[in-house]
Amino acid sequence: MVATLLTHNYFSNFNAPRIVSLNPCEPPNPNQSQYAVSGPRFPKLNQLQLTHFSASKTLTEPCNITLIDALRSCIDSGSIEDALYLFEEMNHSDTFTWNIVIKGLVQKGLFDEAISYFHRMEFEGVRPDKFTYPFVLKACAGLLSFKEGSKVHAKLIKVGLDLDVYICNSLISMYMKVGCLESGENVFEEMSARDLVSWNAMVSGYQLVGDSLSSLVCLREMVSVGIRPDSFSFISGLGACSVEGFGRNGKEVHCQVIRNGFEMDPRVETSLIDMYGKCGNAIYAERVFNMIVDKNIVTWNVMVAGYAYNARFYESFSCVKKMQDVGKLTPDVITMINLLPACAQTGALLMAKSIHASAIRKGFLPHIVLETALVDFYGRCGKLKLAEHVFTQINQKNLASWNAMIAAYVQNGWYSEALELFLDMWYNSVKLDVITFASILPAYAEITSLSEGRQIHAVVTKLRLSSSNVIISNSIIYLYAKCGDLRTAGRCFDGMVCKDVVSWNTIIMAYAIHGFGRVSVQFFQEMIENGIKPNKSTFVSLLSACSISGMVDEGWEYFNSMKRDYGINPGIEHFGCMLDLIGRTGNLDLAKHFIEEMPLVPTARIWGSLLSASRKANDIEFAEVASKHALSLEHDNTGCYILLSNMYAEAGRWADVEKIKTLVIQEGIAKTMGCSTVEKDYKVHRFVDQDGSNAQVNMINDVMDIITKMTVKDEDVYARRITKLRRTDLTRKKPNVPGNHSVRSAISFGLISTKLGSPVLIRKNVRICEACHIFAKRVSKISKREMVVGDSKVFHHFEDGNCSCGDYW
DNA sequence: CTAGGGTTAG
Repeated sequence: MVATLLTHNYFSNFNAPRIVSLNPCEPPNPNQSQYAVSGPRFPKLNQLQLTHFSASKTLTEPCNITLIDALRSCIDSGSIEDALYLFEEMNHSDTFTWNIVIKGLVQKGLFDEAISYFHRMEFEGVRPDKFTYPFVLKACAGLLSFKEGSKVHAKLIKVGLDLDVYICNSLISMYMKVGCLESGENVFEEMSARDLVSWNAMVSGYQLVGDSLSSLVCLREMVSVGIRPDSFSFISGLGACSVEGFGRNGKEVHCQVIRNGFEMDPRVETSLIDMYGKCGNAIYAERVFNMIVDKNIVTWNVMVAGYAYNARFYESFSCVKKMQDVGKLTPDVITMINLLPACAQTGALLMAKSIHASAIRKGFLPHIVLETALVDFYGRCGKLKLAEHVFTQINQKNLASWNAMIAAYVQNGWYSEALELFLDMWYNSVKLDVITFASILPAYAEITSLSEGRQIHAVVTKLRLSSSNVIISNSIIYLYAKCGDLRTAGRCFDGMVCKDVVSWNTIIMAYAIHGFGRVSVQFFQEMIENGIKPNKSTFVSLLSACSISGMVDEGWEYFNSMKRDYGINPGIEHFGCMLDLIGRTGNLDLAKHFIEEMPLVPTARIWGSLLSASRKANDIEFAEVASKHALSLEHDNTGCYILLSNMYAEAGRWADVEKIKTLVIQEGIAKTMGCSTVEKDYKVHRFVDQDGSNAQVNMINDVMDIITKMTVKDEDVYARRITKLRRTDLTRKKPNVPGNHSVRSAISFGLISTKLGSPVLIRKNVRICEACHIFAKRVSKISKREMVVGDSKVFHHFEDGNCSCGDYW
């Protein structure tokens, strides 16, 4: 009778559109379309279910049992909506029914909903039992919610279920997954009896949080207390070894695997391949891989990743081919994700595009990880528009996808786009992590705004990122150096507890670009004394320091020591530094000889270096040779044209100046407008040559007049220079009138707008000219203030009439 | 009748 009633009820709704709210505490919400049942979705009975129903009529079984079977069938077949619908229709006063539903929700990854049902269960007076809690804890772990998890823990203590082994194991696992090691350890410590699963939960927990060492110690300890590890233990243990530097441990675990007879377990085998791949041991990975008879898609994917990780990109590609031909398997999303880094490294744009296309055809998209991998790939290949395209199409962007897009912008020099995106995240309260900051900080260094640099430093400090992360600290040092604040850069360096080779390279370069080569050299020596091994970049910094500060002999000595003492072959960057160094001496023949003797193909930068040297030595013939080479490699090299043109102008060769002008127009190159900037009250004040747009222009002009009168003394170089240029001005109009140079307006503005005694910081987008340099020196003397002018290459520290560059730049 | 630990991805 009851059975008939229930069946009747149930079929009466057969065709009615029905909406089931997944959140039992709230009324059904018709807009919640994702899981709503919008039509006669239920019943969708399979044969098994039908048998149950017909059986219930004939056999006089209690009906709820049958319904529960139906409920379980729904969950097993993955249709949670149907299960929830059925659940609402049936009598759910017993714990068991609730357990089934909560289990189903957790299996589907609907953790919030699982917890809601748990609350509702309690609200309706149904007592959760020892079976309920493991599901609920799994949901808490899935949400990564320590808060929710510890609330459940508290309740467990209250109802006295906190001693059950299953529940304790669930608790350990939950705490480890939400990242609270201590709580997990406490539960483990206080257990009266630990079983295999308890130990496994610890081994996997430590592995999950990245504490490989503890994970392995745990694995060893469980053996020593007489618990035989199983495949679960080994999979976690191998996971712990899947990091660089743990290869030896990995091999030990491999031995243990064999001794315990798990080497034929497919998942253990997969973990072994993965471990060897990530430890940089592609040969062992391959060996394990080849022994496996029945390879599944995961096995193949892991091998594809292993090849890519070990820079064996083409084997990575052929592995995918074999997987299709030999393995008779179709690449899946993960295959694609694994393949994309190999495409980026080999510049295989076409292959990546066909992966992208295939993903679309197969309906793999949207897929957040694949999309992020695509953004990363397009970014690495300089296809910013494509990266943006993929990025904007991601509807549920997460931290990794934002980070990938920011990195793509920064790698390609699209700094303002990167900053805009970063601030977008910031203002939209998207959670940021270390990677976000590591990606964005170089952009802050490039926009060279000291006030903004300070702000981002404050943020980083507040989030305690700079104290814990070397990459971040190094970026901060570089940022301050690039923003002109060498003192703070030095302070940040001194404050670092764990300096790595990059930290030292950065501080050496920082002092180098500020013209304090002596200090750079001291840092280098200190670095060696501290037992830090220099690398290629160290020598770029060091040789730059020698060249910028004119330390010719030291430069040669360090250059020669690279190979001899440190086993580093000089690369093209090092030859470039040396060429700058030779250029300083004015020995152009030696410079040219040096290029010819170089074991590497000269780049545009190399010829550009010779060109600058020719300019300094005032040798037009050399300059012509150098620019010819430079322009053949980089026909849009603006600086090259300008330098040459200036040299012709100074020599009065106006026909040649015109020729270059025509060339420049032909190439469609815009001349960079010389402009200087000074920051004041978080605002950037720009000064362009012959500019009258600044609000305080009159005051600036007054200051400039006063200073000029004070600085210009008869027979000094400055005056001579002016007369020389005036003379050429008479012949042909030349925009390079020093009196209107933006640096001078900027200096005047800087003097009146900044705190007395503090350094005046000015930035210039092109190199400072000689007249301005002399002007700045004089001002520093009469005003008794330090002035820092950062031009496009170095920083000039003017103090008491002298410049840190030693008048050579 | 239900429970705990596990392989590939940015």
